[in-house]
Amino acid sequence: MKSMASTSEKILDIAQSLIVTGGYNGFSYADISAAIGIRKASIHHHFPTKADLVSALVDRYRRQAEAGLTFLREQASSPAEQLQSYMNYWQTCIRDASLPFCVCAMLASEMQMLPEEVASRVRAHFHGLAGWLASVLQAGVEQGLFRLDKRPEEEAQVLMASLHGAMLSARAFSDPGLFVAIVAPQIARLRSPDC
Amino acid sequence: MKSMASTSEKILDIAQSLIVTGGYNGFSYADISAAIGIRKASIHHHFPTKADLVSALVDRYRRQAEAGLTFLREQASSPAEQLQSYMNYWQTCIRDASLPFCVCAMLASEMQMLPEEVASRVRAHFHGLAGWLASVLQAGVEQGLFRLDKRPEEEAQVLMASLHGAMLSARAFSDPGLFVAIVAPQIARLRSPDC
DNA sequence: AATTACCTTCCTACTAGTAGGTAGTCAAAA
DNA sequence: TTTTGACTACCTACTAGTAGGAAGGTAATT
Repeated sequence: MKSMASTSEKILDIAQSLIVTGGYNGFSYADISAAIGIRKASIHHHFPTKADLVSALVDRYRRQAEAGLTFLREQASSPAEQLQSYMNYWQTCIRDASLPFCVCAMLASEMQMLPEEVASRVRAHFHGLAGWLASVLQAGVEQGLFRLDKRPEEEAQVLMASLHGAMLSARAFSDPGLFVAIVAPQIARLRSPDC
Repeated sequence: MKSMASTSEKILDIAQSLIVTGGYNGFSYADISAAIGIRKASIHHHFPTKADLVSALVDRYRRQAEAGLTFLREQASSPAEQLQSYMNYWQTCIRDASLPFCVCAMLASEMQMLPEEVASRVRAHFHGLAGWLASVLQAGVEQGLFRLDKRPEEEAQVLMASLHGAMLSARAFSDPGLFVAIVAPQIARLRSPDC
């Protein structure tokens, strides 16, 4: 009985996949309406305005991301494997096209014209991800596994930018393999030479 | 008399800045119309369809980019300085907000829903930029200035992804300085240790 | 047990405004 | 005189959003 998703969840599912392919202005209530067989007005019942809908969408995405990252921290044995697993997660999403781009990266590219309530949530996701990466790098340094040229926070920014840039290139060239080809060397170069 | 830009150039100027902030679906003929004081129908005279307009826009952008990159190759003395100058160019664009994002990077994020005539041009820009970067890296290796872990083409992809990711982060955090903070270390690490 | 009231979800039908695009006109320039 | 570049006026389709109501479930009141 777990597969029975509520209507509002279905709305968010569709909206998310539409945003990932076309951004904030790339979808409409009518698109969602057609996709799940419900009238436009019914979607407005669940999410009065588009800003409400996308805000709820980003909130859910952030909760899922945070849960996933926490799981990785607890599950994967070493910081190096945590980064590897995170990369593998995205590799799978891109390969099977289930989520071929980060929702917040997509929205960030349109940052200047997003409703403020959405923009602030997108910023929060960037902060959260950068923080997680920095803490993983920090742990790796403490365990003598990583050798960083800069402070963990700065290296985390470099790594996050590589991740997003790699998603963009994979999309531009329609080549899912390009994502790993770009990200893997960036993770590899962090490894301390003596291990 | 050189400052007297033609109407079609003015249309492309406005459209470019609108695309850079909001993407393909983030602007309309009415927006351009209002910005340059001309009727919508007059814009259709110059560019019959939106796909025509954006195609012409990307063509012009690609010509300018190619000219700029060729100039850098001829002007800057060493491959290292060529990369540095390219980064500085974008730093200036981002700082003064004249072009705070690459037109083609913006469009690439919406790749899947672009008209094919636009999509192919965006892909061509990615190929061209990756090729230029690869040739600069290749030259650097031949002159003993760079020490690469991988083939120049692969390193070029890594570098290009960092550039685009850095633009995105700078935008997400509204922090122009973040662009250089991310890209500079990526260029620095290419340098051969013995020089 | 039946009534009352409320809540949720979805519906039809509508609005004002915007989207990209077209037809036909007209003045000035080539 | 033909071409260019602008115009007015219009079209159809779609945009986000609203009004009001029907159907069903829940829960307390009578």
